[in-house]
Amino acid sequence: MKAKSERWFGPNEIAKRLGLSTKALRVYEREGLLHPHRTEAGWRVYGPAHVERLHLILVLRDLGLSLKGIKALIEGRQADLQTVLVVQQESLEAQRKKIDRAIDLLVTARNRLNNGQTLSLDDFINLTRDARMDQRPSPVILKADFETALRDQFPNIANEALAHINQAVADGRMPTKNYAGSKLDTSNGDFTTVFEDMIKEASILMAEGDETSDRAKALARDWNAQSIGLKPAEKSVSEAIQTAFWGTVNDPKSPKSPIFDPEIFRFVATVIKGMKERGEI
DNA sequence: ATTCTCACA
DNA sequence: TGTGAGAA
Repeated sequence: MKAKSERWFGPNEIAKRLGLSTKALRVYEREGLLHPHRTEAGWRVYGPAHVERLHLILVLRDLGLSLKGIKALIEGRQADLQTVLVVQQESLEAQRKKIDRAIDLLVTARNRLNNGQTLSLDDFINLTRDARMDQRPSPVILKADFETALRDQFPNIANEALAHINQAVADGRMPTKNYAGSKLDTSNGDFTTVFEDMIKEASILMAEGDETSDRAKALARDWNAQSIGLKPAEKSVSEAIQTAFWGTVNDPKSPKSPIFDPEIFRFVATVIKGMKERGEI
């Protein structure tokens, strides 16, 4: 016995009523979220149960769930639901970080303008750079940029320079520790993280201002070992590597590059100089 | 006015 | 995660 409200709709009508496209309807069906009835001719028909299901799908979709996640929910697969929710939460938190950073940027920019200060393109670049300071660039990308810079600026000796670097890495002549004490794996060529960590450590120590602390000395030793270990025989090759690498690391136009204060060079040089004078290195 | 598939964002 | 085209 069917209720009198038992109404059936074609794809177009149901789509209109729910503010969907028939295309979307079929995507949901393809993904296993919905199984409309078929007429003998093979045309889809949607009944009350389907409308209800559609409402559920829409709500869940507005919550930001993926179709997969919705499916897991509908099928009551709790284990999958867990991971779905975790993934969704992580995604939302990542979005929030991005937005927070953007807002900070805008607030400081507007403050400057309100104080009658101008805001040049350079200022803006500096702002975004500061906002990105704590972002971790991918060593792989950084390495790719470095190689590109090397080939661009020193096409005739790029291959030789890269061979030197690879050899140094293969020989274990690169620093293999970061300053949180954990091991870094440079065997795959991702030695750039070591430099990033050294730069970061240097900036911390520079702020502390103690050029004779144990931490400063440890850093100086690794910094020194790095330059010695990497140093090719040829001066021109050595200079090419230096120029290309630091140019890459310090390129303000590249959003993925960490920026460091050139003062860091001076600080580390001072530490090394002091250690040499005291015969500690 | 519906079906399906394919390429594309 | 959808969309638009084109054929049936």
